[in-house]
Amino acid sequence: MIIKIGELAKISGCSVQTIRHYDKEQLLSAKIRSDGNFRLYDQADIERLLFIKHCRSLDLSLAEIRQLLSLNDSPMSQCDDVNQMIEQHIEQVERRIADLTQLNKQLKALRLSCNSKRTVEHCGILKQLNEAVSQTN
Amino acid sequence: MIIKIGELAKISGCSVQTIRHYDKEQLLSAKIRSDGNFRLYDQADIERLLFIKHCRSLDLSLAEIRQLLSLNDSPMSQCDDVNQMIEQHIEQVERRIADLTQLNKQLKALRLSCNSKRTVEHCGILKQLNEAVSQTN
DNA sequence: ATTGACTCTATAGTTACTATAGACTTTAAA
DNA sequence: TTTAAAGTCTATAGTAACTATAGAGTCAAT
Ligand SMILES: [Zn+2]
Ligand SMILES: [Zn+2]
Ligand SMILES: [Zn+2]
Ligand SMILES: [Zn+2]
Repeated sequence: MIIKIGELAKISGCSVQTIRHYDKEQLLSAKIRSDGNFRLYDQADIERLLFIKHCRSLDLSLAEIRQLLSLNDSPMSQCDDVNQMIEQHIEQVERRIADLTQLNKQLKALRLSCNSKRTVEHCGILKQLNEAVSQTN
Repeated sequence: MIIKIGELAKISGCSVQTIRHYDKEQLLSAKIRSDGNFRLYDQADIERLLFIKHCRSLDLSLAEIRQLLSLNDSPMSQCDDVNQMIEQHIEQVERRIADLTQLNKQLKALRLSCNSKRTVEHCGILKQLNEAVSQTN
């Protein structure tokens, strides 16, 4: 079964442009083209794209996915590289969660300092933002 | 007290390029220039930049900050706009935290499926990633 | 043969910077 | 006063992972 890019897009849920982008980025290259230069894909390509999509849903970067794909393609390499990447990625995600949680606290405190019916002249939010400035300064 | 961009950078902790960038983006324009066209700043500019920096630390976008600054400059406008912006921002942050928390769970499960001393041929991580694909398909 | 849907490449835009290059200005020492 | 170092200027390109065009060519059905 051989399909063109539009159908691959439908099957995979990726956009046509995204698939072309992965081609340019060497993640999923169409090995064959039609006479008129249309990209042609087979079952293996579908699976590879779904693999990529799943990895993206885990927020892995294209560079990381490229590495996973190449490890996947050479079965005798060791697990360590895969492991290390996933671990670093986990750390990064956890750091980001911690940052955002902190941020969320500050934003909520800020939100509480305003009760909507004033002019901004007396707005607690802007007052707080301005005060933070004069403290730093 | 009038200073040039390099000193403003030192005082504020922003880079020189960042300050130039804020100039281009109309967040902090140097109202006067030296004879040789160097940007010149005063105390009010320092405070404005610190305000911007504080807002950025809350992850507000430059567009949002531009809006805050303009509200700040017209004291008779109402608080509602400020409030709504902050609330939307909070929602967005909370959504992102929820996403990342979910992600973190998946990544940890993935990590547990490998014990490092195998070749990737038998790697649980890659196996799982590949299985996820054939399920979707 | 013609039409409409599809695909092609190349290019620009998104966000908030960062990093150059090449030219000009300022400041301080010689 | 000349000169050299340090600072600054604009303009441009790069970052990540797409998204959205434009303009041209291809394919499938009538
Ligand atoms: Zn990562
Ligand atoms: Zn208010
Ligand atoms: Zn926001
Ligand atoms: Zn493994």
